[in-house]
Amino acid sequence: MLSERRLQVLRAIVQDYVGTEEPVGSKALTERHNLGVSPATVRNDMAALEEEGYIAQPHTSAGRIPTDKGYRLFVDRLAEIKPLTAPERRAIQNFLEGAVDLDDVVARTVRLLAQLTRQVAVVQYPSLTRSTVRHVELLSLAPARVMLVLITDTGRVEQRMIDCPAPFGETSLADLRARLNSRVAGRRFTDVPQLVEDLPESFDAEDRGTVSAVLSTLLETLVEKNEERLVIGGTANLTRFAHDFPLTIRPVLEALEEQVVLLKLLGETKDPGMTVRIGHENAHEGLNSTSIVSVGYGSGGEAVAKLGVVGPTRMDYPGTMGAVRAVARYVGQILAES
Amino acid sequence: MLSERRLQVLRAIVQDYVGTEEPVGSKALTERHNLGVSPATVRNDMAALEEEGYIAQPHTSAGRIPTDKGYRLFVDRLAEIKPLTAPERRAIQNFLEGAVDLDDVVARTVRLLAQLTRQVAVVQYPSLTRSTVRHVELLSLAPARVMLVLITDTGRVEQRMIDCPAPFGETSLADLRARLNSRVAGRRFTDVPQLVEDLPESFDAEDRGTVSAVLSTLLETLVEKNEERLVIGGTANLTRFAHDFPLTIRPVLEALEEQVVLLKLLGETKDPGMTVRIGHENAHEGLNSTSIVSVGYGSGGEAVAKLGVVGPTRMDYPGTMGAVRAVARYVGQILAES
DNA sequence: GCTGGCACTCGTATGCGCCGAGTGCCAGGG
DNA sequence: CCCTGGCACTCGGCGCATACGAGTGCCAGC
Repeated sequence: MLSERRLQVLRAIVQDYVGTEEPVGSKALTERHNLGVSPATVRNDMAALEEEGYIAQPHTSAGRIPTDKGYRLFVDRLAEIKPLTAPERRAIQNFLEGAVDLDDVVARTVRLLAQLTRQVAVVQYPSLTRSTVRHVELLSLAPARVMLVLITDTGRVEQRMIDCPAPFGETSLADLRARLNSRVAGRRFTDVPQLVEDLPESFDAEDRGTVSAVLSTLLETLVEKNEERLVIGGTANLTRFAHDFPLTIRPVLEALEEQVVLLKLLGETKDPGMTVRIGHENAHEGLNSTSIVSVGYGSGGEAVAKLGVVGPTRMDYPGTMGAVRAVARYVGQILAES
Repeated sequence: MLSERRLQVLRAIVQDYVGTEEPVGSKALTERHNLGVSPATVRNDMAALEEEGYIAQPHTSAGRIPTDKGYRLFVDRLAEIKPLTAPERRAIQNFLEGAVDLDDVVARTVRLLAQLTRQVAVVQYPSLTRSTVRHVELLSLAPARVMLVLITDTGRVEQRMIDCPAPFGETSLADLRARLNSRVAGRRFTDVPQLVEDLPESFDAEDRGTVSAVLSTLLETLVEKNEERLVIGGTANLTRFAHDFPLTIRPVLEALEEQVVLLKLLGETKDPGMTVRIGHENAHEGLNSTSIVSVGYGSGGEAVAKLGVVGPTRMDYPGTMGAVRAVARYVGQILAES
């Protein structure tokens, strides 16, 4: 167990290192924070902290930098999420309120997050599974061609083309549309499969094939497009860490393009609360020197997707967490209103 | 006027420099290309080329590198677009054929282009103005709330929410839907405004407000969403030019995020054929050390949008142009089929 | 348990000299 | 007239050796 002062030393090290991006020594520490003890004492504490694996020296005769474990302790026990200032809050609200549709909300959110945190922002589109159906529309584009349009309560729209096994009349289509909507409108996506299970049986034999085709496409859409889209912004901020270039930046850019990777990471925690993954806690290798701060957001009380930022492990955790949390709240409000 | 051999020297310089990324000297040139003359002669030619502004030396006693003007001449008169190999073509086709919808086509195209050229790929979504309307759908979500869904011949879908000034009945909605579609289905977007101009007049006074609201939203969508979306991929390839880091990469990333900038650049030339913008020919400052190779693509014979790559001015122009052209063709085919 | 002092480490910055690729110029030859 | 080989010159990059200084660990004393 670490003494209170040692924790304070760790906190000071993290804060200074994040600020200066340079290994911090005992003398500088005592000067910048009034710990009430001499450098020599701090040195002893540092030796202990290093022993425990919370900090490390890049090389002998250099200052210390926090390890992933050190950041972890800092985030868990030493840091308080920094609330945004009132002007910042107002700015967020104003900026988001100008959005005209879901795409716009997401696009604005990404820009906002990237600017606020000066890091790479990631916003997941409201996921389908956790949303509800607002409406299902069927359009006949050709005798044996139907377009399926799915509209969710978050305003998201998905469409698919369906080639019918047999020509399908307008009246049958209207019939199917009506019955489909009466069953699934307002229901959760996860419930849809069992709600439509027996639908084909109530149709004439000749139409049954098409009805099945439509239904299976609908179910496919629910599964495939599930949590699929992700928008990323602020990649230019990666260049702020010009030191370790380009060894660091390259794998990060690659990981960001592999949206699957990010989606998996975001989806890992079901907890809609704030999650911080530090360095090697990220399964993906390219992100081993980055931290990801994410949080769920949603239109109601419930989280429908996540958003967050990706930055170097040496990030300003309190500030970043504050910004992420605030943005998530406001986005939730905006979605609830629309 | 430059002699034939001097042009060959320029071509050789461009080729070598692109390959080695290092200034090329007279001796190396004569060794790698059999120009049939001695280094001394080449030196004279180089002096002349430098005089004319086609090449430059980074510093005295170094080899020459092409200037923007040199690349321009190379692209215009010295380079032949390199066709892809048969296996490459097959790979493209296979890869694109797996796409399930428009989003997927675009996403795959970006990845493909980025991989083929090992540069940053940019694909513009099929633009609205040049496409035709496949269908307009109106959904009543609440008594005074209508959703407008617009489907284009390229499979693109746009939706908008409309708050009606007065409640709007299902029958009126069906009526409007039918009349709207009979007028605009299959027509070009640019023609839509005049086609619907007199539509409100044929409705009852009580509905006229809503009809106008719907129409103005439709027209808004045509204008606002016009050529708006852009997908970018392969940014990790920027790190291949690790030399001039990060001074070069940062403004480029910033420019790429400012989609408006790119859209403007892509839209500059109305010519649907291949366009190459080299270095300072790009109006945007951040892209002054990059070249953009773009070409129009479309479902029919007509171009509906552009795609291309952004790379360093020292890029393999013949190969890049070949890849861009080939991808555009195959995407066009895929779009025509769907 | 804290403190001041002290010797030691080691990475970085600085200065210097060498090397070699590349150049420009010139006189001679086809 | 153009090409060629020769030659002196330039200048950036690289290796090396040195100096500097921040930071450490340890120890004796309070």
